[in-house]
Amino acid sequence: MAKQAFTNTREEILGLSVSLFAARGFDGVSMRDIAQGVGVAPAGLYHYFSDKEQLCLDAVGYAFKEKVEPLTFFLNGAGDPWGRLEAFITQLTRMLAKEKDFRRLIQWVLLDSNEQRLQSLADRVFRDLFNALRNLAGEVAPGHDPQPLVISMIGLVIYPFETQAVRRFLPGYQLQHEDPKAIARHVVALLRNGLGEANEEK
Amino acid sequence: MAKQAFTNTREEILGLSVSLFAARGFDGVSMRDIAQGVGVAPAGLYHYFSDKEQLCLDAVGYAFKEKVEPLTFFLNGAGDPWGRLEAFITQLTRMLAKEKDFRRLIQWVLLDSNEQRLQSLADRVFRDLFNALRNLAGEVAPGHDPQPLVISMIGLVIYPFETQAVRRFLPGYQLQHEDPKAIARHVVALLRNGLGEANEEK
DNA sequence: GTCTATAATCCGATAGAC
DNA sequence: GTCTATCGGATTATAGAC
Repeated sequence: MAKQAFTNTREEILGLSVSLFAARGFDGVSMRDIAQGVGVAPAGLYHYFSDKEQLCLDAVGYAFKEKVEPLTFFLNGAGDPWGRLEAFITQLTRMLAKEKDFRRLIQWVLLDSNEQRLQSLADRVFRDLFNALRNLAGEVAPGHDPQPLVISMIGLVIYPFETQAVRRFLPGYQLQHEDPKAIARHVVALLRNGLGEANEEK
Repeated sequence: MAKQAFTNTREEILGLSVSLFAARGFDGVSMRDIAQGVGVAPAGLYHYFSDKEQLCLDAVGYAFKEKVEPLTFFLNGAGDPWGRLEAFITQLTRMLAKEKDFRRLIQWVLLDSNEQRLQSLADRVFRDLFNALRNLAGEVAPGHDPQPLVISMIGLVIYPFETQAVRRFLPGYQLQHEDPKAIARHVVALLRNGLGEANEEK
């Protein structure tokens, strides 16, 4: 979102591509759009990237490395498992609230990819974070199957952001529903106790 | 997915449009694709729909009315709230597992719509179901803010389906993770008790 | 590295016959 | 209602000069 100072043309192209692909998807962005945004001729892009597909993949990898890698720190600690999980969820909601482009880019790429691209993303982009979270899930809830649990955790965190744009138009909406800290608190409380006791009311 | 017998050309166009837009999104499908699929000339589509945008909106409304309206029955009953919620979640997972096109179409339209289209969808397509679920959430958990709770419920149910294609390539994957009954059981158990006790192991 | 120019294709939509 | 024919424009990507 914010304007950045890029060290070179290639990274400037990648940074703008992240914003544009996040906003309008692969087919919604033309090489002309990207070229105009960085102030080069369309043909200039092909000096750095073999084609549009490669530019898109590189943009996703660039964004993921920049935004997600710092979060693995919170997962791999050694302290109390619930404390690490809570810290991770708090940091993840904070990042997703701040990096709207990143969240939309991942959403786009998960929806608009064939099997081959999904396999490549799973192996080269998602795997490490997923494994770290799966190990932590195993510590927090030893009796549960870890894969569905990880999906539930990520879904609980991401879905409020995915639905943000349409929730505004649905009944009962309040501005505080966008607050990342409130979202994190809600998710952690739900994971800890379910709805049994209304223990997060205030 | 399955071949259907349509009563007229208009519904045949809508049915095929649902499949195509679900598979490749708005920009990924051309009017030529749709026309060829139903066996008419491209110009013929404009007899039934003013433009591509209207065809897409009508296809979403058509799919939602067909697939979701039957589910409101389970929400509006009068019996035990938890029982109604469990029945609704079970039916919703069953529908989402069966109607893959429908799930992808909603995902596409939520991601690839401007504010105006989202407002129109919220008012004319999502509102009734959302309200019914919100009322039930209020009964089940009187102490909680109902909007975030509804989002958590839907997210818990939908996210396993949204991530189905990529989960196959991630560690710990098992075929039973696709079983709608298992997903429903997992979600209900999580909502009831959180992860406190490993009470869904078997 | 970056440009101009352009090839080759595809797109949404319309006009008008039948 | 459905067709043929086509307009005007956008698209990815390449060729070749500088």
